[in-house]
Amino acid sequence: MLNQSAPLDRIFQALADPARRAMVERLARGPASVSDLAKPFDMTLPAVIQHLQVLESSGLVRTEKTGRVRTCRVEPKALRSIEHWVAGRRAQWERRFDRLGQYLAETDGKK
Amino acid sequence: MLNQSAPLDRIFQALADPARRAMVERLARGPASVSDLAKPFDMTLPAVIQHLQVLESSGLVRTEKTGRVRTCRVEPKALRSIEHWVAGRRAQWERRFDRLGQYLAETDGKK
DNA sequence: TGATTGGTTAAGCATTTACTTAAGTATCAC
DNA sequence: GTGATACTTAAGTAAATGCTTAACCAATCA
Repeated sequence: MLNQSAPLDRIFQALADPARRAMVERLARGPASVSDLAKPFDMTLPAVIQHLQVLESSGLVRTEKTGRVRTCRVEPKALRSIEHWVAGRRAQWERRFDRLGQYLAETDGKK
Repeated sequence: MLNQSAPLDRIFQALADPARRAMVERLARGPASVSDLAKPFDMTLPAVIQHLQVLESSGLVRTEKTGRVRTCRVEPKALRSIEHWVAGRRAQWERRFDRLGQYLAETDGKK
């Protein structure tokens, strides 16, 4: 299995910021232009664009420019990859409890 | 709905680092001591402890000291909270496609 | 008791992050 | 063309991150 860690780094990092999470939440409801996306924030446009670049380079958001307006939309693949990671940890954790239960049942039987 | 964002900040931030994710992966297989946890890393103990503090203050890991050894274990609640957030975004995104499909079906019917 | 083991604290440092302001560059509307 | 709109780039900065080394404490062990 290849080192899948760098992309996950970027995705988790991207979602660690509340402004960026809010942008993803907004985009999950449908595409938006940059200034559209910027409206709810008390932040200059360049700051918003920088957040957008983080989101884009993490793969969470895809953008496309037509004329002078850039349209942004979520890319669900990236979301799925972290969902997958988390589910994997939960599975490990649960498997452990199965083994533990089994072990306890066995030692109990031997008592 | 209260501002649930700060805890999520910490959890995503904690998982954004590959070393910390590796620690969570290790702990998902079962509890470990600090030096146990440190072994696979090319990093000094203080660095490991700092990562551990990030994990603990995010709620992803719980630790407990007995004698001179501190035992660390994952806290699945925190994992569940980000699973929940991601699932929520996916749901929004899917709902949008339902609406879109419905809209297209309607306008198609009117054509 | 005195060394060793397991962990902790403090301080310092190079990077990275999350902004800002100021100055662009392309459309588009007239 | 002129001006407004929609974004972009560059440069600077304060604070946060991810380390390090050095010194330290507190349980075990010989």
